[in-house]
Amino acid sequence: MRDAHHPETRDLSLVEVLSALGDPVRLGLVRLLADGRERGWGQLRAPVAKSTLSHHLRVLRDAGITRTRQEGTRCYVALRRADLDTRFPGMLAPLLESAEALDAGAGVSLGEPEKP
Amino acid sequence: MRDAHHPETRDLSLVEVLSALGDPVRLGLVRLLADGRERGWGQLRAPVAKSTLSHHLRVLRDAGITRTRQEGTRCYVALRRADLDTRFPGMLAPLLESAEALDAGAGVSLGEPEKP
DNA sequence: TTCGATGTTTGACGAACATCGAACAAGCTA
DNA sequence: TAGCTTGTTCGATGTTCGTCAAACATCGAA
Repeated sequence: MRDAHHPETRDLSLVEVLSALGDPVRLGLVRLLADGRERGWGQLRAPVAKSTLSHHLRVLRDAGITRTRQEGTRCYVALRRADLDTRFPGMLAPLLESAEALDAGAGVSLGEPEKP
Repeated sequence: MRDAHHPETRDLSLVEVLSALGDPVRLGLVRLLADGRERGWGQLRAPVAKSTLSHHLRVLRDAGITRTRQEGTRCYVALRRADLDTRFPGMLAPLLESAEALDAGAGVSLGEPEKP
């Protein structure tokens, strides 16, 4: 995360976004963020190794789907909902609703809020 | 196409659909079909070899995005819009609108309607 | 029946991807 | 300072993907 590259809203690519969402782990992560709240990485429970989770979060960030913020050694991630709605009007909400309704991206869940 | 397998509406997977759409050629093909009209394969112009186009159309069919019909030696393909709307309510329309607005999947276009 | 048109399948290839463990870097904290 | 926590990066590995050419299958027409 030293060079956390976040693409501009106007540069978001539809193909790239869809491709990034076309993975069960990543779609599950996005589902967790659908409520708009920022989450610490420590809360994210996924059935993959730490390095793999890091990779998926990077793919989401590179596609412009999430925004990552570092605070000390902790990292926090949030959905770029406004930017996505600007670039792809009306697309995100029904997509997230379907993901929720169909329980897509199972295996990803929310753990304990991390202690200081 | 001898065993043209079309998944049931209730079996459509969101991850699989998004993954299938996360390719420029396939998204371009879906764009061409967005008007709901059935198209003959001979009309589909894509910057890939014939076999590659066949492969992409198969991926779309397997994901349940399109329906393929054979008539003699000709094949026709159409978007399963009603089925997709049933399974993923409200998702398709804004997605196709964004694809159109951003000219996603460029390189795919419509050629001459084939002669008998 | 032979020919041509239309798709499909197969085999092959490199590129990209998902995954892991291990090593590394950065920043708190004791 | 030393140590702990947190996340990144680095190989390495096996898989999937996109692509093509070539061979094959199928159907209609001459």
